[in-house]
Amino acid sequence: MGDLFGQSEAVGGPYVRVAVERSIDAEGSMRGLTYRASGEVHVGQRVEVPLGRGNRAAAGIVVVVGGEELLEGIPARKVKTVLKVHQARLPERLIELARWISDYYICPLGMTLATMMPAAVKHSIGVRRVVLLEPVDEARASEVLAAGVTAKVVQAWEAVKGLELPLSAEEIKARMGARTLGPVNKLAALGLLRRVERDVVKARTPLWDRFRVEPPKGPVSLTDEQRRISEGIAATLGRFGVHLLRGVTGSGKTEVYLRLFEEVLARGQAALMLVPEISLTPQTAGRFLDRFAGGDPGAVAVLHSGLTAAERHRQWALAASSHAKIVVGARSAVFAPLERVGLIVVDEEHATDYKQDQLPRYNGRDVAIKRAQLEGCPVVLGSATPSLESWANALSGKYALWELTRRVGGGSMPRVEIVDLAEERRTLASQSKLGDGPRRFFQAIGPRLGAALEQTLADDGQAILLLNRRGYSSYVCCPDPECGWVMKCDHCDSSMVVHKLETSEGMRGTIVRCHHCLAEQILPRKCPVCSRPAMAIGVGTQKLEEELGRTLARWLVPGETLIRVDGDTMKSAADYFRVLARFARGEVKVILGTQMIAKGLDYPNVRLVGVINADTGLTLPDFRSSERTFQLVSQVAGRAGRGDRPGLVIVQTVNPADPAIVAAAAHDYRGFAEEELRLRKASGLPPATRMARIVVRDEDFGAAQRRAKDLAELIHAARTKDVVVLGPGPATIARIGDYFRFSIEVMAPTAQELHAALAKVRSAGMLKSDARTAVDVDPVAVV
DNA sequence: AGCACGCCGACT
DNA sequence: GTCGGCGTGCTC
Repeated sequence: MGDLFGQSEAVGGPYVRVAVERSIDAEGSMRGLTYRASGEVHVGQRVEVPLGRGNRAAAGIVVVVGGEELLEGIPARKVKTVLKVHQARLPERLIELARWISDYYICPLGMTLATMMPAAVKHSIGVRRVVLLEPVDEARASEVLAAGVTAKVVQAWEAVKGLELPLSAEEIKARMGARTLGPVNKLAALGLLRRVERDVVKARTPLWDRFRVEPPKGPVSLTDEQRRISEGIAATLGRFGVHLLRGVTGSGKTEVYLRLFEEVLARGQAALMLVPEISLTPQTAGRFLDRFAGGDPGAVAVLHSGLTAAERHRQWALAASSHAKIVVGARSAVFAPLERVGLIVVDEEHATDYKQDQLPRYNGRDVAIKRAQLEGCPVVLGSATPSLESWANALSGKYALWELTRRVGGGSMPRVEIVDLAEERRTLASQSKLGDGPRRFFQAIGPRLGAALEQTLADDGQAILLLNRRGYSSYVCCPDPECGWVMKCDHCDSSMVVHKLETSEGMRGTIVRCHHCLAEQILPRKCPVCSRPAMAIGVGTQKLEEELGRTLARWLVPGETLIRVDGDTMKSAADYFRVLARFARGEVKVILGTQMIAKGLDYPNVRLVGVINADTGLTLPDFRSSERTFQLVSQVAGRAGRGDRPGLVIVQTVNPADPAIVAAAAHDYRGFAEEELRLRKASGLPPATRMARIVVRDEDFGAAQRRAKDLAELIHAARTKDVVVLGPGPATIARIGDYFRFSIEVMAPTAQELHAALAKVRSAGMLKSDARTAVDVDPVAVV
């Protein structure tokens, strides 16, 4: 595998700056702490250094290597010596990227660097040390040979000296055609073979391969649109530029990426592809392997959360050693230690999964753009429903815009029917009075969707049902609206959600659970205020599964089934991959699930998509709720009709006139975006402005409020005139886990002005993310 | 983040 | 008189 962790050219210099993996954030993020180097050290290498009065060992990354000039302004007696130099090393370009992230997202440099290197690499998990042998150089060899050796040794040497790279003794024996290890041992004893120690990463078959169900697919011919776009973007290889590729669902964006990657590889460069975690299916990984791995599975590295530590280490090492030419992975794969990156693709660029909700709170898409700028290569952002941020940049000409308007194979966009739930209910009520109405199957599925589902299954088709609510019922309340009691969490300002406890046997026992602090209680029987019997309201995925299971039993033959896909049933990537495999084989006829199922699924036999309740997201107090609803409905609708037969989408809603729902049903991205951008501009919200949100929390209400107020005043004082500081006010969920939360919003016309205000407060030591303060630059959701 | 230094309440 | 609460501030 060669040198796993980068080149080994010597870099001199007796001093280093080390960014320790702690939240030390003083004196700007540009430099770390200064230490005397012991032996050879390179920028990017992981080291251990003594820290604090107790000189306890702390891990860090070398960010500068240099001479005496690094001592400037530091009392000489304070400078200590590096304790230990690890093998693991980050490429220098990633150090540069970390500096940007640290600055932009307000996170200590050491902490940023720590997240760039997987824990498995830091701790060498799954690494085995092996002894290999390699031939010594000619000069050294002739010295030994001149001292007089037998003819057999000369013969063996001739056979061995042509071999390149270190190999095991066994391997050398085999290559030189010897029958025993004798000759190899003899050469080693004479000093003609030199011992080399190497780390070998143990690995088992990667997850995406273990669940692979489809036969490999070769290249397909491109449509005119695909060809024009791939050629257009390919012409820009070698220089930085952002390209927004808007392609309707099923229009073959992936094939465009694959063509571009072929170009990049032909230029001797490497490529990086980011996908939202959940859409990195065996299907996706398989396509890349089929096209680029050939006989060498190591040519494509795949990084996602379902890997074991050893496998993650191996995939990382494949990139670091330049063995892998393509890396496909989720958010953190943007840090893949590739050299000579020629192209970065961010698929489903609008996905909020790209935003990390812990420090550093970076957005993988935006980091990808920054990395492309540092690498001097193009970056392609792909989506059927681009984020309004990216769309605005495309409209203004900052990004190049490319559009795929037609589905490949001439397939049409699925027909989308909006079903007005209120109207349906009225009709049902009047018909049941007459006694001849259609049988009402479900609480959550109306007659129209019920009939379509029955028809689809009778026709041997498959269906996907989206219900963006986990659990059994949404909340518990008093049946008397006059009373108005709703069961709240004791520790949070949010309702308790009803869940059935699940065993392998099925659902049994009912509890209520808080989705924020995970506290559980028994389901109350009575309203504690007026003693009326308590009522559970709203349908979650569990209840829908229960209801559907009963009815579907009549429509499905034995061996066929319904499966629920949500955060409660899918505990690991393996669970999810198993479901996809069963769906692909046709054993699973209906998938019902949360937004997990909205992306990436591409199965030709899906003829019906049902959106159980398109309104779940619309009521959220987030200025992006309309955009999110449009994206979700459009994305899930795109799962239908990918085969030869047309697809049908039924969207149930109580807001049939809502612009997001109407536009999604009409497949009208441009129309939706135009109107939504106008509204955002009018209210001074992103993407018309740039935003940062700061949440301050404390167990004491007054303390939280006071600290938030002080902070808001500091930012207000540091701002330039067009920057607006809103708040503090109670956060959307004003209390979580007994902590009171206040939020401050900072809005600026440009990222520069936003950053300037925050950086000023930060460098005064008054702004840092800690246990009580969360700074979120470019937030994607209210929390 | 740790971890020490430091200044106010209940104990040997 | 001391042990120890966790507030504050530093780490080359």
